[in-house]
Amino acid sequence: MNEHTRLSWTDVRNRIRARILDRTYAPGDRLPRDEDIARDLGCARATVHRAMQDLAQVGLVARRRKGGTHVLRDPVTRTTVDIPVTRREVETRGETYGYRLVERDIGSAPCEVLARFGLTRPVEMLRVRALHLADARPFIYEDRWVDIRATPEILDVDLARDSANEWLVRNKPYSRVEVRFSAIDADPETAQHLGTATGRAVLVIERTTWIDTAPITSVEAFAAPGYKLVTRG
Amino acid sequence: MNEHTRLSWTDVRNRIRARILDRTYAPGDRLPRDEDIARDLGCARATVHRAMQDLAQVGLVARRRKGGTHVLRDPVTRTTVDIPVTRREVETRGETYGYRLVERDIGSAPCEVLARFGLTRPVEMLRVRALHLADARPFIYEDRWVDIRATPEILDVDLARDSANEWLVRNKPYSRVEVRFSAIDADPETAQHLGTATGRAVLVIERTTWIDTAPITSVEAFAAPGYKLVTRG
DNA sequence: AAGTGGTCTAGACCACCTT
DNA sequence: AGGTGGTCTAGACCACTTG
Repeated sequence: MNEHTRLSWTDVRNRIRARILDRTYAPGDRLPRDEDIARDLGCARATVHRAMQDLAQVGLVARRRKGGTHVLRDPVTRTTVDIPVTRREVETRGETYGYRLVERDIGSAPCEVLARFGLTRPVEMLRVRALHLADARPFIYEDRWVDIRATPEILDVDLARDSANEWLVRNKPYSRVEVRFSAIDADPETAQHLGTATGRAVLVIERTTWIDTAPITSVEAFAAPGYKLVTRG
Repeated sequence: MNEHTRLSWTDVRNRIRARILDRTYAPGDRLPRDEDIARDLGCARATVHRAMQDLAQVGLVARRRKGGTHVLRDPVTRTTVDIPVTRREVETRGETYGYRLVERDIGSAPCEVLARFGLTRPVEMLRVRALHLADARPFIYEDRWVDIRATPEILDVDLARDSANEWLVRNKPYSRVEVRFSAIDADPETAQHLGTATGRAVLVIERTTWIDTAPITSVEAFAAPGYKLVTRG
């Protein structure tokens, strides 16, 4: 290697990763201190820090103050998922987006929904069920609860025209989100909306969001059979 | 605010995020240059950079050189998923892990598998089907293909004792992974292994990994009914 | 108590991309 | 061609956590 070329943090990351892959640093091992690695490679400590940040993010190493940096014994497969606004997802596929409000009413959220928010006392919420279409075919059916205390404005939105999905995403950025993936056998109602048979496998994407600790909304999105969710490269 | 307290990058991030939430910076808007924000807040540009890095990571803003920083018009729900080694996942639940090899053989990978790897020519691979148990009940059934060219050592592993899942994770860290989630109706074989009925909804987690561009392995993990995958907080 | 990673600053230069 | 974010450096101090 050329002594005179400056190392970028990706160079440093690649070198360290290579040493992990070839077992120079084996699972469970403690890596040298950032400062020592920096001296060895001839770069600034901050550069090593940036590289390590990436390796930690990816789940290859864990870092603790005073404890040092360790190669994880049981690496996890860590990946990032982007869930776009449904309209955008449909349009990206080159299909025509459609939307239909199924039902809108206000009522006390069932305890299963309260549990998602971490609430213990009953709360009145807006419930919206709606169908998203791709080329006039059912694409995603959503069952959503909105906490009116934090988002009273949504009561004035014409949800027959604009989907709550879109309105919320545009008007209520969250600061925390929790997502769950599961598969269920379609109940008769869901099956009907999705234009499929009762009992068919449906992918469920459950999303709950907060601003700080204030609940905003919780949705179950039921995807039509054949739907796949792909992670970002 | 106290002029004398130093701002941390999380402080800066929170302030900028607050301005996005309250529409000071509305969707589509261009934010001031990092340098200007830094001057306004009285901190170093690097601190603003660190804050922006976080906001971009979360999918609230997009940054381009010369283009500046923009509030995204269609924010995406971006989240991180950790998929642990199955044994660990079971143990974390406080249950007893069990493992059973179902079948192991070598053959030409079907084009569906080749497609996942981005391969066009047929390749001989090791195919391993195995069952992971939690408290002696079926937990995850996996159907895996391993590219022997990059991982010939696996041919010497006693897969009746040690799961390929575990061996690979420990011995073949990858540098790239792609994950897909979907739901299928259990075919008779899968249903049998999972101890459920044919046609029941099953969550499928498909993972394909590479070292650089060399294919390592591709698995379909079929989760027993009731399984949920949760994102990291 | 002390070691290690985390952060902040100030300044410089670079690379990318829009105009 | 020039503006903006991205990165690197060197040094200092801080905060967490372990021995």
